[in-house]
Amino acid sequence: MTVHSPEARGGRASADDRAAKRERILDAAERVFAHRGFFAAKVSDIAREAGVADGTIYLYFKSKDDVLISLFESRIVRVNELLAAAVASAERPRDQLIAFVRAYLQLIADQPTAAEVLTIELRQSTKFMREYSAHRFGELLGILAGVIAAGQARGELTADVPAPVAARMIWGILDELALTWLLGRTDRGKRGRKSLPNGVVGTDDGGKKFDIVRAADWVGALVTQGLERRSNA
Amino acid sequence: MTVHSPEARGGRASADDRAAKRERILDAAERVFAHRGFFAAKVSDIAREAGVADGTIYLYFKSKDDVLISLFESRIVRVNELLAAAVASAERPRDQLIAFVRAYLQLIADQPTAAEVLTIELRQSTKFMREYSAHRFGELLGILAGVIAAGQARGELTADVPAPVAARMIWGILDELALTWLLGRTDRGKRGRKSLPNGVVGTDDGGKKFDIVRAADWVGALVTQGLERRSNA
Amino acid sequence: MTVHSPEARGGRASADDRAAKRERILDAAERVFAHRGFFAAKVSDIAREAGVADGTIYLYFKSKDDVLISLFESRIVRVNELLAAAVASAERPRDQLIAFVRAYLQLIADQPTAAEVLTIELRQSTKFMREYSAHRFGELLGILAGVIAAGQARGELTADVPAPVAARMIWGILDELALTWLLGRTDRGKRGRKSLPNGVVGTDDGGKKFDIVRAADWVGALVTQGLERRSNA
Amino acid sequence: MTVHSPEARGGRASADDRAAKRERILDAAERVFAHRGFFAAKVSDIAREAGVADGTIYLYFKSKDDVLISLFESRIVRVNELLAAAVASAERPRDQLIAFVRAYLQLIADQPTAAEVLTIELRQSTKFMREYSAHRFGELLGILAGVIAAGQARGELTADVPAPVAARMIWGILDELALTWLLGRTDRGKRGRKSLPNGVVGTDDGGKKFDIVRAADWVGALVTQGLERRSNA
DNA sequence: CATGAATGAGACTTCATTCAT
DNA sequence: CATGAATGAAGTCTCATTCAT
Repeated sequence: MTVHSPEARGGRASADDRAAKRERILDAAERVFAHRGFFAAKVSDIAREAGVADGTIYLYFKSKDDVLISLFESRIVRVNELLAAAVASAERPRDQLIAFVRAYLQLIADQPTAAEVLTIELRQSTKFMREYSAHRFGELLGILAGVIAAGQARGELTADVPAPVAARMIWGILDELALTWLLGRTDRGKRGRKSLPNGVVGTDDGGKKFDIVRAADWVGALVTQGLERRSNA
Repeated sequence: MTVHSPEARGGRASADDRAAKRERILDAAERVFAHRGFFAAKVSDIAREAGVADGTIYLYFKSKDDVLISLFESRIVRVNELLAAAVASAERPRDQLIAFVRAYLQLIADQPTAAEVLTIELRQSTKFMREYSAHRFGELLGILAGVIAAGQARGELTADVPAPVAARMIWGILDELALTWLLGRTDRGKRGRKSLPNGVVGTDDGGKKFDIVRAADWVGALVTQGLERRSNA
Repeated sequence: MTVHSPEARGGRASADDRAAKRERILDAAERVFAHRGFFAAKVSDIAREAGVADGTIYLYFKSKDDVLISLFESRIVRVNELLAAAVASAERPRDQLIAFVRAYLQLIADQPTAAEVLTIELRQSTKFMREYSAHRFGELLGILAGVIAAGQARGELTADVPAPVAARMIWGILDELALTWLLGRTDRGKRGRKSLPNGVVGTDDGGKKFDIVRAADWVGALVTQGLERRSNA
Repeated sequence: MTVHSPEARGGRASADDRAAKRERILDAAERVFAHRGFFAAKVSDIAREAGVADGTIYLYFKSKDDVLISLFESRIVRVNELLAAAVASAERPRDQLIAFVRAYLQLIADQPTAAEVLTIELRQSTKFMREYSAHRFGELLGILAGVIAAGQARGELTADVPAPVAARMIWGILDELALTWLLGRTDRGKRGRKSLPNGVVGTDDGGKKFDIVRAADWVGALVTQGLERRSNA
């Protein structure tokens, strides 16, 4: 029962201890959300997974919703950093675009649990969550739009499509592929669904088992060629 | 109290009456889901909106989830028909692709309430819903993949990208634009959210107020050019 | 389990049935509050005592607080009617005063359970409750003040004390006697208190076992003589 | 962080230090109870107000209830002393009675915060509290009863009413006036009540804004005249 | 002695679903 | 078929109290 963890140094837990435990709860929440889905996940599930008491969750987060949002913020920051780094690794907008796409899909493949929460579960917390995430996906979209705008300025990419909209389109592609791929994985946990209204088994069309990393090339080709400036245009 | 529905005519309600009442409930559900969100929508809300008793819902649907799914099926059929017709209206795959895109985005603009349910609310019903919808969006994706495959067979479109994946990508673009546009509309009903953990107001990046119909041209250009077969490739 | 009560006539319970069940819940609440105290009383206790499901309580009352308040209103109405009738039964203010006192203390003796809730438990629901009850005891105090004012107008009672304040004083006497007497009764239910901080057993001073009905004479004497107008004053 | 309490002087805290800290906690509790109400007051509120850690409270008191009871005992002692002194300041029972009344109401006016806790909040701690307080108000009632008994023995006051009961009645008057006056004050802290079931605003009848000190004369008159022995009786 | 992070029991309330009429 | 009152399981959050340092 009793765990002599670092923070048990008495009534004077350091800021580090506090941050560490907060992170432990977020990690636990990530696993639980990915495994059971946001709505099926009970606060006590998260607490058990994190090895703390139910009430402890509320010492670090205001509510169950706050856990979700904090998890999102924590993860999106990493994603943004990764993508910014990918973009910075290339010079020409065209290459940056490809680097962006590649980095994102690679991330999905590398961290499917985190990706699942980001791509699927987070969006279930009512529309508000969507609005909130719209806000926070903004940085990611901003990076993308910046690359495109630069390409347009250089005359490499067509200026027919507004950069923010083009960024949205690319993001839509990546998000959909991520979603499809994640849903197609077979090792996802059972949700303990009570009953499926019909005999639905969630079969998917042909795209189910594709290689998400290889798909980066397809996306890169579609996007760069699709946005390429036609000299004769 | 007052009864003015068909079944009050005395004898057995006809199959038509039954179908009509079912449709009435679905219409009510569409409005309630769009207005309050799926999780905030109570069965009794739908019943009131439809002008029937709570229990009556269960004479036509197995559960609240079933209402959502049935609503989805009802609407997606129309969408599929519309898109199939659009595709049929053109000859060449390239034009069919453009017709598809145009038809879908026009639909969003024309029927935002239905679109909102289809694009936003439906996806909140746990991951299961996503899996189910993945299944049912299949027909739509199949139409799209068919067009692309035909284009590839004709040598007009590149065969580098598998048709089903290309279809997914296009769908991702359309879905994201629809989502962005729908969330950017200001006349969506209040959800009576209790409290936003932070001061989040759901601000959005630049793409908020674009013209969804005009965006069809952008999508068409990106997609047709992006998938175009390069003779020198 | 299943009880074929009157209201089981289908989906069309009459207003009478509804009122009857509401009253049944209030009666149950009265017993539970008197027996366990307001804060120790659980909603499920009331439900069990009333023979309904927990959720049923919420079909008739907004909250546990609302049950308490509704109970108060229900009971105070009866009290006010009784006291108004008592006052109406006499002609002269002095006799009305005596009738009032007598009626109230007799009521305490006759309905100790209801009195206990009114005198003791109701006042535990936060200060708000006190403010609320201050409002509703108003009618009772108004009756009393009216009698006194009439006596002052006739020159029978001293005008030195404002009638409303005199009413308050008399009410204080009655309330204190009621409280003392009720607390002195030995057949009150156990509260299942976890632990008494000290070995306190609630011993009381001499007044414990007095006859509350007989006390009416004492109060009547004190009050009438105390408020009597001294001709030589 | 900063430590400036006596016990930080190094060596063992003296008994005085201990008593002083205990008193500091009681003072804090008095303010918190008066400001937020007993049930809304959290142990951590009291700790913060007192400038100690939550756990420290439990080094001085057995429980939250014990804090309340100790606060009561601490304050009632002062009240009893004051009243005893008032009584001692007069010779004749009649004058002692008046002195008692005057002293008590003056106390209410002088120390409304303490009075509020004594008159209002203390009584919210379940019926047990009432039983306990009944016990401890005993001394106060004993003083009063003693005065009355002396008056009866001298033949100045009527012997028709048992002295303990007469004491109760007088106490009821004083308590009710104190309560009314305290509730009528407008500067009492907000309780952050969630919602009032109805639009209740705690309006009060006419007696709200009376002068509590001046009321002493009214009480004195009512009581002395009311208990006066009628020679012709 | 003091600290304050952690604990965990417990209660209110909601709402999808049922079923007697 | 329709009704809608009743059901009751289930989950979030609070907060008094503890105890390792």
